This record gives sequence, C-alpha cells and structure tokens, in this order.
Amino acid sequence: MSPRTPSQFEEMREEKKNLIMDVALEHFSNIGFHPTTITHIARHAGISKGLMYNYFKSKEDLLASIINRSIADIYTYFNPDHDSHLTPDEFELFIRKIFHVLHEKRQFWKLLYRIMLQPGVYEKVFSEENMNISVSGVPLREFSENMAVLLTDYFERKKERAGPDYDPRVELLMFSNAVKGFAMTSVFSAEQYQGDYFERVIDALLKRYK
Amino acid sequence: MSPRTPSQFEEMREEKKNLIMDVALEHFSNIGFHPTTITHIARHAGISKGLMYNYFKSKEDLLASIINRSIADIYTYFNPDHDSHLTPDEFELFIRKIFHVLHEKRQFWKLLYRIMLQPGVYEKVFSEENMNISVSGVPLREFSENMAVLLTDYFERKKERAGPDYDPRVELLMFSNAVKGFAMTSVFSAEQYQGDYFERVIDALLKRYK
Amino acid sequence: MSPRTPSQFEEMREEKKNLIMDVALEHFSNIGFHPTTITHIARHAGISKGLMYNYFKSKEDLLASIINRSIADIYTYFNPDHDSHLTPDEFELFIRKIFHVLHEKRQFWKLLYRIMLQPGVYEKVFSEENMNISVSGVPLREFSENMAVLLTDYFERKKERAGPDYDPRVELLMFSNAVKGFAMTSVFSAEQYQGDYFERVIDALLKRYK
Amino acid sequence: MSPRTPSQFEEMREEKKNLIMDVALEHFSNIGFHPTTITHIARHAGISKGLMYNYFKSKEDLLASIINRSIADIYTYFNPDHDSHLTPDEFELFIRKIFHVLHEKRQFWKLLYRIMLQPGVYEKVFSEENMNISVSGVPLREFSENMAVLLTDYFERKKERAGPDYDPRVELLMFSNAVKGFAMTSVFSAEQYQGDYFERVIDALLKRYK
DNA sequence: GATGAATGAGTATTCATTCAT
DNA sequence: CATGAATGAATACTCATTCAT
Repeated sequence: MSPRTPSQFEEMREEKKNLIMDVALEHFSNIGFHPTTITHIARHAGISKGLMYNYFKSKEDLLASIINRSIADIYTYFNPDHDSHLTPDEFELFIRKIFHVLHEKRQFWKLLYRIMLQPGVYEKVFSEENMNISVSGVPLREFSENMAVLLTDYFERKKERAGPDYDPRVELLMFSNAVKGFAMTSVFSAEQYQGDYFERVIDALLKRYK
Repeated sequence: MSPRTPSQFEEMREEKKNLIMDVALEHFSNIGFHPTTITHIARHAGISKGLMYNYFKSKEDLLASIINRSIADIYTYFNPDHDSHLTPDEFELFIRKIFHVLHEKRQFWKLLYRIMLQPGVYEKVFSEENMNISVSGVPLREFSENMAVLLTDYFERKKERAGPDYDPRVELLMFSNAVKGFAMTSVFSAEQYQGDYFERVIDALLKRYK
Repeated sequence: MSPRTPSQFEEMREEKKNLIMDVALEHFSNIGFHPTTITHIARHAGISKGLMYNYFKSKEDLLASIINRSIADIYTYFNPDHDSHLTPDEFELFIRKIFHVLHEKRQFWKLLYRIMLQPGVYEKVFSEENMNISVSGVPLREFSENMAVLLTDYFERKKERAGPDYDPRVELLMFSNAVKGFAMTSVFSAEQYQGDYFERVIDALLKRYK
Repeated sequence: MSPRTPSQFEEMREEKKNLIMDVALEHFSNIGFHPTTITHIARHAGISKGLMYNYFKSKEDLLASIINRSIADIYTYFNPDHDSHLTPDEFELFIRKIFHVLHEKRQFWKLLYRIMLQPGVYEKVFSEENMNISVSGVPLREFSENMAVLLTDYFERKKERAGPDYDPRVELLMFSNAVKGFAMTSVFSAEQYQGDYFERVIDALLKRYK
C-alpha cells in the first residue's frame, strides 16, 4: 500500500497506452480507420471515452502513435545503420527478414496500406509535426531512404558478377515491384497462400536477385 | 418552343450522367470515397445536390456506376473471349495492353485500389445486386477468371520451351506479383517514373516471362 | 379533324382531372398523404409531373379537390335540404344510406379519417380559402351542421313515443358514437367483417334507435 | 469533485429519457409523427439533437418506447390476469377503468389513433422486433386478446339474464363500437364535452350493457 | 398543352471531442 | 484518474415545385 513511485505510474501509463493501441490496431486494420469509432475502441479496451483523450490527443494521434510504434519495432529489427555494403548473404538475410516481418506484423501492414492509399488520413498522420518525431533518434523518413541506398548499392555492385546486358536500375526496379506485389497480396489475401507459399516465393526471389 | 423529344431527353441525361461520373471519379480517386461529399461533387459539376439523385440512387450507386463504366471499357479493350491458347506474341500484346490501360485509366485504378482496400465500401458496391450486373452480356466476375485461366495455361505450355527446373506455378506467381507491384507503384507515384520507365519495365517483363 | 370547341376542351380537362383524382385517392388512402409522392401519382396517372400542376396548384389542393368531390357526391346522395322533420322511416332510410355510402366510398372514408386525424394536413386542406368553396352552392360546413340538426330534432321528437327516463341528448350521443365506432372499424378492417355483418349491425341500430 | 457512481448515471439517464419521451409524446400526438422533427423535440426538451440518439436509436425507436411505456402503465392498471369470469360489478369497474384511462392518458390515445391510421409508421414501430417486447413479462399482443376473451365470455354468460332475442355476438359488437366511437370522439374533441359528459355516457353504457 | 430536368430547403442520423462531477 | 452525458458540426438523402423547351 505504499504510494507508487513516479516511474511505476509511468509504467502503468505505458501499459494502458499499449493496450489501447493494440485494440485500435486490430480494428483500424480490419474495419478501417473511419468506420472504427472511438466509442468502439474504448469499450473494447475496457476504458472510458474520456480516458482515451488522456492518453492520445485525438483519433489521428492514436493512429500516428500506432504507426510510429510499429515502425520503431521494424526499424530496430532491421537495424539499417549499415555504413558498409550488403554482401549477398546479408541480402538474403534482408529478404528473409522482410518476409518474416510481413508475416509477423500482418495487421500493421494491412493498416499501413490502407492509410497510405487514403489521402486525407495520410496527410494528417504524417503532418509536419509527426514527421519530425524521431524513432530511436532517427527521423522516420530516413528509414526508407537508408533501405533504398543499400539496395541501389547492392545491385550496382552485383554488376561485376552479372552478364553483359545487366542493368542495375532495371534490376532494382523489378526487385522492388516483385516485393511490393507480393507484400500486398500476402497481406490482403494470406488465407489462400498456405503451405510452402512463402518459401517458394523467397526461393524464386533469391535465385533471381541474390 | 416545341417540347423536347424523348431522344433529346435521353441525350441530355446521358451527358449529365457522364459529367457527374467524370467529376466524381476525379474526386473519389484523389480525395477518397468517404471524404468526398455529395455537396462537393455537385458543386464541382455545377449542379444541385438533388439532381445527383435523379441520376444515381445513392452515393454508392454512383461509385458502382463509375466502376462498371470503366470495367466495361477495359473489358471491350481486352476482348478476352479467347477460347484458344495464348501465343508468345499474344502474351506480349497482352502485357502491352495492360500497361497501356494502366496508363490510360490511371484515375480509375487509383480509385479501384482504394476501394478494394477499404472494407466497408467494397462490400456495398460489389453487393449481390451489383455483382450480377453483366458488362456486354458477360458477368464481371468472369472477366478476371478468364484472365487467370489464360495465363495459367500460358505458363503451363511454356514448360516445353523452358529449362529443367522451370516451375509454371512459381512463374505465374512471380509474374503476377511483378505486375501487381508495378501497377500499384505506377498508379500512386507515376510522377516520379517518367521518360522510358514504362518501356524498360515492359522489356524486362518480356525478357523474363515471354 | 375539325378544331375542338371550347366545351370539348373543358370536358377533356375534367376527365383528366378526375383520372388524377382517382389515382391520388387510391394512393393517399392506402399509402398515406405524405408518403405518396407527386411523381408516383403522375406516373400512375400516365401524365407528367408538370401537367399535374396545370390541373392542381399544389399537392394540398389536389387533396382538397378529392375531398370536395367526394363530399359533393355524398351530399347529393343524402340530399339533406330537408326543411321538415325526419319520420321514423326516413330515419331508417338515413341509416341505410349511411351504411351504403360507407361501403361504397370506403377508400374515401379511409382517406378522410387519416386526414382528419393528421393536424398539419387538416389545417392546410380546410384553410379559410378552401372552407369557403361551396359544393352545389352549399358551403361544406353546413353539411354536417344540417345533419346534426336533423338528428337532434329526431331524437327530441321521439320523446313522445319513448319511456319516462328517455333522455334525447344521451340518445343522440349514444347513437352517433355507435355509428362512429362502427364506421371506423368497418373502414379499416372491413376484411374481417363479412357475410351478414352489415345487416346485423343495421338491425341492431334500428331496433335500438329508430 | 468525486466522480459519479454508476447508479447516479443510471438515474440521470432515466430522468432524461423520460423528459425526452414526455416532450415527444406531446408533440407527436398534437402535431403528428412525421411533422414533428427531431430538432423540434430537442429544442423543446432543452437538449442537443445528438443526445436524443444517445437514448433512442432512431425517431421510430423513440415512438415505440413512448408507446411501450404507456401500454405498460395501462396494462398494470388493468391487471388483466383474469382467469375466471367477469361479474356484472367487475364489468362496471372495467368500463369505469376504461373511461378513467381514456381521460388520464388522453395524449397517448391521440398518438395511438394517429399511429394506427398511418400505414407507414405503424409497421415500422410494431415490427417483429418490437412486437416481441414483453411488458411485465407478458407480450403486448396478449393484452388485447385477454380483453377480447373476457368480454366475449361476459356477453355469452349474460344470455341467461337476458330476453329471448338476445344475441351475444351482436351485443359484443354494439358494445365495442360504442366504446370505440366514444373513445375517438373524446380523445379528439374533448374540448366540447365537458361537465357531466363522461358520467352520462358511462351511465348509458351500464344501463344498456351491464 | 406537355415534358421531365433542375432546384433547394428540409430531415434524420453520426461521431469526434469536451467537461462537470 | 476516470466516467459517460452532452454537444454540434457535418452528411446523405427526399420531394414538392419551377421552368426552359
């Protein structure tokens, strides 16, 4: 019964925030952002509407927080503070990580796709204010830029190992489109792709682009 | 001073309907379905809100009409009443047509992607009622099924011309993911892909999958 | 092919007006006044919305016209220009006429009940302007007043033939309530009262009040 | 400063609900269901439009709630769990109760008459869903059926006390029409019936049908 | 006369957000 | 901290009526 320390309070707060975000992520990604009401989220999280606004300053802030949290996770997982070049084995690891994260965070990707394609929401979430929020000290925008640089460099360097009409720009293009196409399909219709589907795709990608 | 003939009325109706659909397509695809209000559409089309409902029985009906109109166009363009097999040259033509239609109907694809990913809207538009609407006498659903059959068959038959570890299922998979990925990228960020971008992608696809 | 005379025009006009009123009466009484749209009436009468307003200056005017027409019919049927007293046989005839007209003009009574009980509509229809419209030269309001006077007089005079505790005011009251109750029941649930229902009620009323 | 307890909330809710229902009953019965707007009700109840929907899920639900509340009251008042027969004195009590409730709940009866005669509204309010709502554990439909059975039985048994040409079916018919006629008249034109009007009617009914 | 396209004021309903307790 | 009653701005949709042709 001793009074809680400030850090204990902080911890409880974080826990509650995470609970709300979990519930919201599930509903946002399955039902959509607009159709999911604050009332709905609050009820499913077992709290009151008013308390929601104690943790998040608006519905959009809640969405932005969810996205930021997931991106931070992924960011850490990929650890792209890679100052040197990607070896072929690191490239393979990279692909495997992509597919792993695609599978592991399916709900999040579903949400992200929907948000990205919905202009009104997108702008509000990635407003000036939110864009400057840094994750683990690195601004969000840098994340994808780092990736792009690493891959460009990888395919550029692969030229040496490749045939005469190898074009690194085309190669990067085809690779990213293949990944994007697969990502979307797997996120939105994962039900139909079972068994060794993931493995076969990974193999094909490695055979072609490693 | 003499009253309008029925055919004059019909012509007026058709014109207005198309005007409204054009305006709505632009806004739906750029701003989104929910955020675009009827008031907005009416104002931009230079008509009253009420008139909208003279032509379309609801906002959803308007959306469905737009989609149907475009699909009918595309359907005619592809003319997929193909009972025999696809030759390699026909396959090339097929790819070129895809990219042409992707370019030509960009607004429509943008809309379609958004709708498909937005759970609530999709179901309402492609309700039982709308799904049974036939375009040029052929139910909409058949369209994509025809495509799938043709391609499956094409990659199956290509086995004869291919190497020993050629797997038609994997091939079809990689091909459609590549197309999907490209489609999405080109529809949503066409600004950054200019010059010979389309040509390079087509060449790469043909080289790989023809 | 000779040009129509003015009276021929007038006749055609009357015919059209009656057609519209017939259609409207049917819909107003079965579906209700508010739920029945002008478009609906026009379509069922085989004319255009615009033409409707050529014959009737508003929806309410149409309703008032229907009511006036029916009341005029009934008025003529009853011919209440009765300057002398009602004999018992005339009273019997009167009751029989009531039930006949109730049966014959069921649609109209249905409409009238609904309208009378719907304050908003009632006031508009029986506005100052319409109340002064005379039917066959007699203002509408007089109609029911004439009836009331005749009946009051009848029951008053019956005192001579009746027992000691006969109260003409109570008698009139009970009689009119019985008729009203029966009228409403028969108009709104005529389906369940078949066979000799009408006859039995008439007999009972005559036995009691003649 | 301490937060409200659940029971305090419940009390507030109940109070507001009743306030809204009271205001709505008054307007629905005097002005009509359709012509009474939600805005109107809200303004007269001193609340916002939105709050209405916190308590009632639609305008029709509000109407149904009002009707159910009144019927529950009346049901309790009549307590028709009468398994045995009606004695003449119980019949008299029954009639007196009818007239009492007619007087006491005049607004409600006005509303009910209007609703019953308005086809569109009636069906929505007494939809499958609402009809099955039970009042004090007894389905609404049973209420009137109980009444009908009791009265049929009463007039049937009265045969023994009556003259040779007494027909119980006709008697029941005349009685209910008289009550119906009186009910309607008293509900819609009570202004003109003052003084001993009620008493005189009750006496006449008792003399004739007890 | 006759048509139906066009108008616009009006209506029910939703939902993020605030705030007294 | 926590609650949920209360708000109000916004939105889709309806329909009597007008008017150019």
